[in-house]
Amino acid sequence: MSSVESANRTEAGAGEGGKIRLTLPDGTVKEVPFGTTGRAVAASIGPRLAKDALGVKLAGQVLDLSRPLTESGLFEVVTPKHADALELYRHSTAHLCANAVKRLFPGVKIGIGPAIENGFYYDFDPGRPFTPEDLEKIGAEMKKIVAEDNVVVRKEMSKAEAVKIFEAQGDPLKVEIVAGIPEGSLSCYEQKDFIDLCRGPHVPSTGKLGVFKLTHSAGAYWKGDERNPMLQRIYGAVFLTQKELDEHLARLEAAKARDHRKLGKELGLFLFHPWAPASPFFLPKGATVYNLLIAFMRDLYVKYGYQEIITPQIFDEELFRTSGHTGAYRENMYFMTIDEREFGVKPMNCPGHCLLFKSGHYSHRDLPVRYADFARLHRYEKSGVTQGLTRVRTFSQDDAHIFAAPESIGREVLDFLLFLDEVYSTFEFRDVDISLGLRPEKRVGPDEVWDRAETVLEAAIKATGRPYVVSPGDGAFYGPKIDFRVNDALGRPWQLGTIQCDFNLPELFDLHYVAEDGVKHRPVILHRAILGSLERFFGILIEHTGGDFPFWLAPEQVRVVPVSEKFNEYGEKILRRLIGAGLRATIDVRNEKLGAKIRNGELEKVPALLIVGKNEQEAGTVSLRVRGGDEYKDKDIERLIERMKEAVAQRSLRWYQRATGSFSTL
RNA sequence: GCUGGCGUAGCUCAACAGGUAGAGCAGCCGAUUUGUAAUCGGCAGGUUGCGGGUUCAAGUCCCAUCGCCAGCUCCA
Repeated sequence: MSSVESANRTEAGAGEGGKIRLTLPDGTVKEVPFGTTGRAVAASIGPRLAKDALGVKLAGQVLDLSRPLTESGLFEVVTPKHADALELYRHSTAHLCANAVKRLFPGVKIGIGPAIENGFYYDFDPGRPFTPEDLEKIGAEMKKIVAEDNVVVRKEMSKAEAVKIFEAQGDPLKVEIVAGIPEGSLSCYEQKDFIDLCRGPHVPSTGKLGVFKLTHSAGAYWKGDERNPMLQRIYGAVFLTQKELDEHLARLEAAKARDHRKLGKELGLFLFHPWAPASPFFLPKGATVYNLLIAFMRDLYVKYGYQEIITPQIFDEELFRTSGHTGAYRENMYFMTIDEREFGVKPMNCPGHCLLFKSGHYSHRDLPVRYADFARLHRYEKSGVTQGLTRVRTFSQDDAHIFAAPESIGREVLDFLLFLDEVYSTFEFRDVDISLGLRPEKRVGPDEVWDRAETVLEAAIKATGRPYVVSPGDGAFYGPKIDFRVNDALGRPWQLGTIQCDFNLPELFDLHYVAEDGVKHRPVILHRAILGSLERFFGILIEHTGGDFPFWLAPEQVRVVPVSEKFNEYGEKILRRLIGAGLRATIDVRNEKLGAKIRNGELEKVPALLIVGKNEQEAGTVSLRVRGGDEYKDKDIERLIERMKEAVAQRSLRWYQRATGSFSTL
């Protein structure tokens, strides 16, 4: 407890034997004796409330019902409807889980079990992994403990007492945690045959719990460090009502349908082969989207003053020694020996760009120089971390390096943020988490340089007024950065955009420009990407659109569907007109019934189907079926083409009066 | 990399406790000429990821290896 905090408490608490003042949500003030329990206060307000109570919240802090109240402040009873109830349920359910595991597997040691989004996890050292059958048994035992309705008791104790308890029950992991906690602030929670070290708070009895499902178990290193032994983590989902739990499980199920790996296969966008692990092949349709993303960025490069360059793939190791990569990044690189010379495949573009910059002479008037490069990069990633398109071993980025005078970094970062905004809004990426990554342990460059870089970045991001979080240790090895993260369908965050400040590379490559004073100065490099890895961006885009790409990106934009072979010729005529207008169009001349052709077009997520039969041929029109089922009769083909071209030119997400993509924030 | 799970036809899946691999869709051929999410019939398709082993017999059991999936960790 800080000294300020304890001072406040002394003032507000009025001391032993005095009174404290509780301000209820309706504004009334209740005076109760110091040390009255939350349960007693709830009971004095109403028996129903006391019955529903899970805990109380006093002065912003959630407390057990049994805790004596020792300060004045805003007082609320935490009932199931209260915003903090879920957290309480989740954490208490974690204890419930450990209780059940201890009963069923007496030798199992317990680790930690916090509440997390949607539920909880609990780490155990079981000696062997849990099987799905184990999880079922554990779940059943948990239900039994709920039925027993055991009272949950908070026990404050000394470290010595706690160590004694956990040594006695054979829990060395708990003993280890106790050792790290300062004396005087230690508490345990006991429910009948189970006691666990915990700060609390918890629900008053196990009978309050019950809406949960153990979802899966997986290995997890003790304290998240791979040098530590691996424990078994059980994950559980916990909600207020069975309905919400069911909905959550259904949502997870639905999210699987938008998994980019599944859709990529179904829609024929990309594939993988065991001989090129974690390295995607893009099929024609996937390559179309990929190239359109690049074309999009190229357009904006003109607007934002970037120049595209093309640089080598493989360099003498000398380059990576100079850049520091052989030291800090070696384990992620591919090397080869040719002609008794060591070469490395580039994992990043920056070293090559430095060589290019160094080859010229620059005055302050030439800066900033913004070099963009879509070159393919290769990074060795450990086998367990690769995943679909979101984490691969070869990819290209909308990468660029800005060589700028130190005083113009702020301006450049702000321009970048505008650029990024324009791109993300095109895709309607709304839930973007921004984080400022500060110096990691493993890094190059002196601390004074890091100080400067971190200050400049934070100032720029503050100037935009956007919310952001600071992540110490999350910076690149060569400098601090601002990362932009977007979630995939299953809610896992992925970094897309980034801007990284680098004062080190210009030193290492001895880069300079001539300033107004006629003297050589050191430029600063800003590494930046907006889409980030195009592979990853593609994957995220698939998941956000569910495979329904916006019209301008759809690999096949229009499909002509003749009602029968009799109208193939008319269909071909329409097709030629569409292709002539620059649209990606095909025709379905298979010997199939109309219904089957429509079904196919829908399954392949073609945004526009143009049905042509007797009526259309006679009128010289087409019948438009917009993806999703809307049907519009007798469209004038020229007007339709105009509309489509406009949607492409404006890169609009909706091209025909209605949403074609369902953007989920799950 | 670590822990666990999985790997059968192009795709989705089946095959009792080991008994010698089967279906739908897709593909090919034929018939049908179709009006807004699946026309009918036929044919073809697999050294069960790869390599060992146990067994009279292995998709099934064991070992090893590759790949994929979940998580840990790491990162764009």
